[in-house]
Amino acid sequence: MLSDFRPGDHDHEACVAVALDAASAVCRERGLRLTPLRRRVLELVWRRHAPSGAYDLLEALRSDGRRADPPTVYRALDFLVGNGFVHRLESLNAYVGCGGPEREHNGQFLICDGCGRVAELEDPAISGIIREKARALGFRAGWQTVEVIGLCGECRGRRESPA
Amino acid sequence: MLSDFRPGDHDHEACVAVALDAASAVCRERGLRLTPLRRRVLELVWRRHAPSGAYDLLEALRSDGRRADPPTVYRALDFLVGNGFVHRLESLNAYVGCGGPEREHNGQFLICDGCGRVAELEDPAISGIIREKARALGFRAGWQTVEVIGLCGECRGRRESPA
DNA sequence: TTGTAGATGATATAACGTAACGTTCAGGCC
DNA sequence: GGCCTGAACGTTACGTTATATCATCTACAA
Repeated sequence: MLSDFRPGDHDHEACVAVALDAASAVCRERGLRLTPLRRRVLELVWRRHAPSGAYDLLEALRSDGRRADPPTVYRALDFLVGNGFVHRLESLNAYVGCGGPEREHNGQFLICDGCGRVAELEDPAISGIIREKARALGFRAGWQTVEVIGLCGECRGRRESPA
Repeated sequence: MLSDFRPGDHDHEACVAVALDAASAVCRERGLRLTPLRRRVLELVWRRHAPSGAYDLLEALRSDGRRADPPTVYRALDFLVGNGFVHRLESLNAYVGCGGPEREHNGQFLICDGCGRVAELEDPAISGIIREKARALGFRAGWQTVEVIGLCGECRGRRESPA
């Protein structure tokens, strides 16, 4: 699993810092430019384990004092998504940080309906069976979108035994 | 497979008629009201095997001479999607007819990047492994979104051996 | 016949996303 | 240093997708 449902009390500063460092390293390796704007958007996305909408990020940029309009944030997101630092969740029109930007992947996402948090899987058994079933129908699979809505363990506990 | 990539020359009138009859039957059984508006939207969706956007449908309703505004079409779509007559494709913000409305299901979609057509699978091996992998992480899966972008056999042929 | 719940009409606006053009800035090259 | 070039960013305007809200209509039942 690339990214878990983190307990509410984990060291989130560290968590964000690790992600930013990883992105820096990958950009250095690949000759990509992690500009201050892109870095800031990546940081904003990581500050929540729940998905952020583009316009939430836009507002956050404006709170920084920076002038920002939609293309600003969408361009940064294009870069981040295109290079694997951030994933777009199609069913939410929202964005989450990617837990393993160092390699190409086509993840699967578990989206908790209770708390909004997201976990990211990269399970070859899932992507493999989808690819194979498609191939059996003559279809060559390119990109897979796999998003599951449900309840994480924590929220399930809360619902089944409310205080 | 619930719905194939139909050859361009299949009897599409029949295809639409079957879908409408099936929907009528299901509504009768379940006490749902397939009003003229809902029936018309369902028909419009079925007239293309490729996904229709809500605003395409809106225009089509207006061409009927009927007054129509966004809520009109979205309400009809809510009914049709909610009762399984139509599926929403999250990655396209668009809608396709469902090939098997008589039973509840959580399909998988193959979306051809070449021709725009969509095939619908209902493969228990796919949904099963996703549910199980999620469960292993303490996550109870509710709804699955599985959409695959790629090339159907026909389009693949066209690309690999162009005239 | 009239109450009522569901469906639709109608208006307005929110939320998400992009086209197109100009300006700035970093890095390579002379 | 000065200049060129391409990528990044600023700025304006607009396109697309979706929903909130309140009014009206209609089918059906009491």
